[in-house]
Amino acid sequence: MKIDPTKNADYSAQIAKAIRDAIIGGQLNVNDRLPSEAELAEQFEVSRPTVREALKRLAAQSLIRTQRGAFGGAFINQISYEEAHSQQITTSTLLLSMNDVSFDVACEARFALERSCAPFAAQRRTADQLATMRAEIHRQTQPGLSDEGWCASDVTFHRALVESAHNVILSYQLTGAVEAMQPLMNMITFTARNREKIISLHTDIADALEQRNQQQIEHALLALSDYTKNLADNVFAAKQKIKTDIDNQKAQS
Amino acid sequence: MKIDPTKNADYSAQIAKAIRDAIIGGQLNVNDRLPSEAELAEQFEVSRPTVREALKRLAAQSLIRTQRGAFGGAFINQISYEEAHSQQITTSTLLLSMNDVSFDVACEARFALERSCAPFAAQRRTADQLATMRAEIHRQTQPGLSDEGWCASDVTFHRALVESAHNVILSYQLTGAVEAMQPLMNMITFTARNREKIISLHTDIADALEQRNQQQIEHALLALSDYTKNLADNVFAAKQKIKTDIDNQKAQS
DNA sequence: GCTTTTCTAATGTCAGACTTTTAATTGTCT
DNA sequence: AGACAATTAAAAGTCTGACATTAGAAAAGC
Repeated sequence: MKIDPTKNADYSAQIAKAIRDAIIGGQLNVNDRLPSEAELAEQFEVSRPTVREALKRLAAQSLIRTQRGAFGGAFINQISYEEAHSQQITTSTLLLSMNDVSFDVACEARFALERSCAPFAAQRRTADQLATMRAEIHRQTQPGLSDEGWCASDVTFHRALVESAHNVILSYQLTGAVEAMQPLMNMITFTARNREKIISLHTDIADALEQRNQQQIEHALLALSDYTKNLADNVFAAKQKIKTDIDNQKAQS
Repeated sequence: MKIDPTKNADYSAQIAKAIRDAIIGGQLNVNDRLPSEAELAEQFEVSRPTVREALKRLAAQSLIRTQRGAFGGAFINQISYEEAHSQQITTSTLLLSMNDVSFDVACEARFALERSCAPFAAQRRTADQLATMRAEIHRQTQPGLSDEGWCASDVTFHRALVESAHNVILSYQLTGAVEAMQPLMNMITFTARNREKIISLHTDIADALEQRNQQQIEHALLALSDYTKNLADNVFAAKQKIKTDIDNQKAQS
C-alpha cells in the first residue's frame, strides 16, 4: 500500500492520507496493528516526528488508538456510535456557528428530520420511552425550572421521541443534527417567557405517540416548528426595534 | 484561556483540547492567528514537537489551517459545508462498515430521511432540478450502462431531489447520510439485474415532483424503500442457499 | 504453581539544529 | 517617482539523537 510520491511538502498529511485510505479501503482491519513509528519512518523515508504527526492526525479522527509499552503501538480503532456522534456534533456545531445560517432554515430542517421518524416511533415506541417523555413534560411544568434546565429537558424529550423509532442509524443521524442545532434553538427559547404553548405541544406529541397515531405526531411537530419560527420572528423584531430606537436617539443628539 | 493542568500524560491531546474548547467557546474567532509554535511551546511549557502534534490534531478536523513563511502561522479556519460534509461522510462510512448494521435498518433510515424533504421539494423544486432528474432517468434506461455508472446516476438523481428542497442544512445532513450508506446500498443494487422497477419508481418521483404532489413523492419513496429491502432479502437468501449447497456437498463427500 | 523481578520494545517527550517558504523591507535602476 | 530586484526575517516543516515512561513477556525466586 504505502508508497508516498515525492511530491512537494507536508509529508505528514500525505502519510496520514495513505493510511486513512488503507483503512477505508479495507487493507487494514479493525484491531490490526500498524508498524511501529520507527518502522513507518523507515518505510516512508521520513523521520519519526513526521510519522508521529501523521498518526496524531488519524488519532484526532478516532481512526487509530495508541498504546504504550512493549507490544504496544497504533491499532486500527473500531469507531463507536458515541465517538462518531460527538465528532459529528462538534463539526456541525462549528459549521452552524461560523456560517450564520438563517434561523428559519435551521428550524425547518430540525423538525423535518424529526418528523421522518414519526411512522416508526408510532409503531415501535415502548412504555419506557413514553414514560420518559411524560416525566420531562412534568419537569417542564415546574415553575422554578431554570433556562438551562428547560433546555436540557427539551433535549431529553426529543431524544426519547427519536429513540422510540428504534433505528440506530436514524437515532445517530437525528440526535447529531438536533444537538448541533441546539445552541441556535436555545437562543430563541431562552428569550421566550411563555412555556405553556410548548408544553401543550409536547403533550400532544406524547398523546399521539401513546395512541400510535403517526399523523398526529407529524402534525404536532409541524405546529411546534411553526410556533418556534414565530417566536424567532418576534425575538428578531424586538432586537430590530431596540436597534432602531438607539439609532433614533443618536440622530436626535 | 490556556492553562494546562499538569495531569499525567499526553500533553498534545490536552493542548489540542484546550485550543479546541477556546474555538468552540468563542474565545478565538475565525481568521484569528494563534501564537507561533515557539510561543505556544513556551506558554504551555512543552517542547515544539509536542505543540506541533497538537496542531496537527486540530488540522485533521479542519479547525485550523497553517501557512508558512513570515507572518504565517496557524489560523482559525472557517469550516465550509464541503469540508464538514466530507468529514461526516468518512466518519459515517467507517461507522457503518465497522459495525455491521443490518441492511433493513440502513434502508429504512435512508428513505425516511429522504422523505423528510418531500414537502419542501414539492413546493420549491426548480425546472433545473427536475431536468437533472429526468436526464438521469434517461441515462438509467441506456442498456450499456455499467454498474458503476448506474450507481453514480442513482446518487445524482437522489441528490437532485434533496437539493430541490432548497434548505442547505437538510442538504448537508441528508447527502451526508445518503452518501455514507451508498456502499451498503450498492452491494444490493449491483446484484440486481432488473433495473426496470427502480427506473419506473424514479419516474414516479419525477412525475410527482413535477406536479408538486408531496404525498405521491413520499409514496414513491416508500415503494422504493420496500422494493430495495425486498431485493436485499433475495440477495441474502441466494447467498444462504449457496452456503447450504456447499455444506451439503461437503457432507456427501 | 504462583508471585516477583527484570527485560525490552514501544510510545511520549525533549533540545537543538537545519531547510524552505513567504511576505515585508530595502535598494537600485530607469 | 515608480517599477523591479535583492535582502532579510519570521515562521512552519523537517531531521537527529537522546532520554523518560509504560506495560507486556520472560525469567527468577519462593
